Amino acid sequence: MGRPPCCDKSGVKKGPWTPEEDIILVSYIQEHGPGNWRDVPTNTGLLRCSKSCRLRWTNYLRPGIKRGNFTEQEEKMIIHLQALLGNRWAAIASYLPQRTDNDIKNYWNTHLKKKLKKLHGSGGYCRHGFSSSDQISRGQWERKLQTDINMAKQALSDALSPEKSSGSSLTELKPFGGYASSTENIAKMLKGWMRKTPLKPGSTGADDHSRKEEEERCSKGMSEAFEPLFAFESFDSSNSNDFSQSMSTEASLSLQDETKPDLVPHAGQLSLLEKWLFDDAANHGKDCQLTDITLAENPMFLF
DNA sequence: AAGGAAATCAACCGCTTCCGA
DNA sequence: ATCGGAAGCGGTTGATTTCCT
Repeated sequence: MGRPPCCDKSGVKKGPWTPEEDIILVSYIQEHGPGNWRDVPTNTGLLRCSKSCRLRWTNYLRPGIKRGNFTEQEEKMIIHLQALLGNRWAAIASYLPQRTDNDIKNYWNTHLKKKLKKLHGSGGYCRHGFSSSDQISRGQWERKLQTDINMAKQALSDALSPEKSSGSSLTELKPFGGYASSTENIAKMLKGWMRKTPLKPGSTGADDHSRKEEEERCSKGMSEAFEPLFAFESFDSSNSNDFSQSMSTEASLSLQDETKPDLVPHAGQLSLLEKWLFDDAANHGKDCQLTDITLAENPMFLF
């Protein structure tokens, strides 16, 4: 006996969202905030299942999302994080707050996979960035990963304690992930819709120009806010620690999207991960293929 | 210009995880 | 401790667009 569907299939609309549906969804979220997805279809009258609403919001309508044209730095970051975390797209996306997990996943599957293949020839890359010979140690690696994540979570909650966070730059950086500050963006978006001419079917409906402007604004803001984050030039083996450092706690905290759960490693956790990876490499010497992967299989280190 | 192939990406599906009762 | 429902996630699909012949 299978699990019942998340929603009643009959009377539920599927396929591309119309601009009108987008407006309804955005208006509702503007008023109530994201969450309680199961109530969204009932309260809005949208003939969509809750999942579809959530997906539409997180992958497309959520403010601060940058679309198309991944920068070289983003590309490198994705490759690096994919090597570290595997296909944990949500985790990877948490380090690239302007990008959705879906976007990153698509970009990986359509662009980066091919790029890596080209660079490596037929062999080399395999799922999760582990060569087949690493499979034995992977369980061990994951256990350690979990421990590190827990440690970093503890560190994060410490860092988030009121006395420590008050007056920090966190509040200044929050807008990119925070919902509350997103209302302005939504308002602008809606404004765009008001004066829009009908778009091609399946488009989100936001006025292209105003959205572009908005994206550029967001992008500019993001690049300014996260300049330290993207300050690294390359991820060769000698400066991967710089990467960890560049993901300062503050920056990493700001990267946390409020709409995303705190399930994934943060920068601090990444630091721990990387530290462990390199420590482990040092401890095991030739036995640790992780370093080999990082240095030889991960083409980013060849950039 | 037309038709087919390839690429892209939004959206769906189904499994897993989380959380409250 | 367990159960059930909701949310989250990754894999996959399919419609659309772009490129090539």
